[in-house]
Amino acid sequence: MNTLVVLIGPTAVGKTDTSLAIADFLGCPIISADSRQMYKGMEIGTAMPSKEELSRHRHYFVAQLEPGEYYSAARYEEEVLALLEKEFIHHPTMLMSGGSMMYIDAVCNGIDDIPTVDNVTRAMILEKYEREGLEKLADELRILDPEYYREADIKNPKRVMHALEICYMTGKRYSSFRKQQKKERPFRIIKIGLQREREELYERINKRVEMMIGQGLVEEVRKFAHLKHHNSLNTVGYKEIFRYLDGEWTLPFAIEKIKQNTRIYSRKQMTWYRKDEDVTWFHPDDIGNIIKHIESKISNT
RNA sequence: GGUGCCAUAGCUCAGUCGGUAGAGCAAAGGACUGAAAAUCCUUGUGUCCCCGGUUCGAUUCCUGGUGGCACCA
Repeated sequence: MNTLVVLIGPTAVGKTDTSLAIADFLGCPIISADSRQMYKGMEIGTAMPSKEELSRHRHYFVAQLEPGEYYSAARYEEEVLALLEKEFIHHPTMLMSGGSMMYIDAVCNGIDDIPTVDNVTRAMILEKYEREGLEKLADELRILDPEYYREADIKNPKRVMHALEICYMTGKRYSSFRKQQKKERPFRIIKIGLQREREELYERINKRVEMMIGQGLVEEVRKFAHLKHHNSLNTVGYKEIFRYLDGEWTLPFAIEKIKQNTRIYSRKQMTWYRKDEDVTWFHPDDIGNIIKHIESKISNT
């Protein structure tokens, strides 16, 4: 049976090193699951693997998209599944590594078939939101899709807007698309989680941010100034430097905010992973046992 | 040395006309189905600086002390 090894863990925990070691052992390419490393030109701020690291094994989904290009978890699911089908012919065990929880979830459990919202509808609902406010939109959602309204996060503009977008665009209730059923995959999934003591992780985060600044993060961000309203640039490390470049924050303050927001991000990742009972947890230094664990799972067909 | 002001949550500060206290930030927990490094929700017990006094009762008023700030010498 083919196997997908999924390596997860909070930002800065040490996924890149571990993924290379596992790929060395398996002799397979690496599928990156990082929604920001997919974009070109964001090497420093996203802590993308170095050229040397990238050349050790083939990496998919790294530096592929033009800055600001649209992408989604659903598209990721589709593309990864197609890729796996091809790769499994030569590599019966593949490796996926990354920190974008939703992308990983889409590949492991699937995502419902909901139409992609066109630009016209998106702009229309956004304009409506800005003009009428969230409460009006929520009221409207209650009428158009009472079922979803009941369970929806009504205070979250993105959720309310998206549900309305689908209602408007398709003429059907948003909830009619939401099956929320786990999809079966034709391959085995082994989830490996990397974990460190919180203090240790925070220290690594702080150090890594200082390193990014030393590597020229400010210059990297400056190149994207004209794209800063795109979601892909609404990213920790970039949004704070934009405020520095706009004269709103001093550089030292922006750097502190990057550290802080990265810490918050790492906690959100851990919150997401905590409820996933399929994950086996290791310290990144424990690479020997990680390999052993994978080995025993693979041989145990 | 003298005078004045201040001392309350990790930080910045409110407040209690005497009945043991609350905001912002920080921090922590949670949600998550086509923008997810996004977006959203929840959570505030702390010797109210210390000793004593007045009082049924003091974080609040009073004496003294300690620390900080300002001004005067």
